[in-house]
Amino acid sequence: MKISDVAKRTGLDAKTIRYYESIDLVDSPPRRENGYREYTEQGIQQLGFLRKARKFGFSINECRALLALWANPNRRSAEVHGLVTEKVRDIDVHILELKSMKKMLSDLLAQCPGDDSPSCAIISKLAAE
Amino acid sequence: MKISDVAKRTGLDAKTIRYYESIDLVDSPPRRENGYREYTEQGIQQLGFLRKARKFGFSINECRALLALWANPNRRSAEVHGLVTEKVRDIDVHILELKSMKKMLSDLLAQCPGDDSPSCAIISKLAAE
DNA sequence: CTTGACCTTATACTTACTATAAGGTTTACA
DNA sequence: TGTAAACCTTATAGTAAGTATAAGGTCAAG
Repeated sequence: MKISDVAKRTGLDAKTIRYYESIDLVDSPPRRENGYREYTEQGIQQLGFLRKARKFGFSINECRALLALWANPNRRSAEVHGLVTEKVRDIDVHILELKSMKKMLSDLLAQCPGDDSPSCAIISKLAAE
Repeated sequence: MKISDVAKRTGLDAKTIRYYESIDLVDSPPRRENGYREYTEQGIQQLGFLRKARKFGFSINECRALLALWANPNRRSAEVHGLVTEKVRDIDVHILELKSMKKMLSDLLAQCPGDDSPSCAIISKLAAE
């Protein structure tokens, strides 16, 4: 299977697939005589796994760990559990930060007339000592 | 005032201040005879403004626009209002994405034993077709 | 037989810094 | 007076996770 077909099937961009190969996140697939990459089911599965893991918010390095755990039949599910628990905590922190930013901005919005006048609580707040 | 003092006063790192100057986000301050940057109140105010705008989540380019609006006595507060409204929308989208990720991960966590066994709903989900 | 859609590589760009190297200056202290 | 720490300077490279571009080779259709 050629790279563009793999791209279609996995939902990844062909460039992204080459990029993952370049950083050794996935194995290099064999090549045809003309140099084109020829993917096996194995490689396609890996890329599909990556697609999903990335969508779940895991970083490339976390994906590396997850791929290794996936490949290891002696893995302890506790390890996966730990990794994911930490990721959920990260997400929580991130959400709280965003909520705080949103609240501050919304409060300021309510005080800014939003008309043709130059006076604006937002600018004032940013300029405040 | 020297750069490290400005850093202390604004809460920005000295390197960040030099970086902001290198991308023309702020005016280059005058120099002493020895080549050291000598900041005026003007420059310090700008940097303080940037610090706050960045903490509110504005990108460097949005900060550029905000700085211009701040400097413009004929600004229309509607412009600031629009910029901030859009930012709040961005934040909302981001929060929703994170919440969705969190929910999916939490659901999977509940199904993963988290013990010494290799079977794990998380890995299975990622590997699923 | 040529046009367009693929494929290849290498390189640069993106965001917003952060780190490093290699050197010059100033300040504190013995 | 010497020297060592703590500044300051610049230029360059690295980070995350791709995306874009250039320059070229290959393949299928009309």
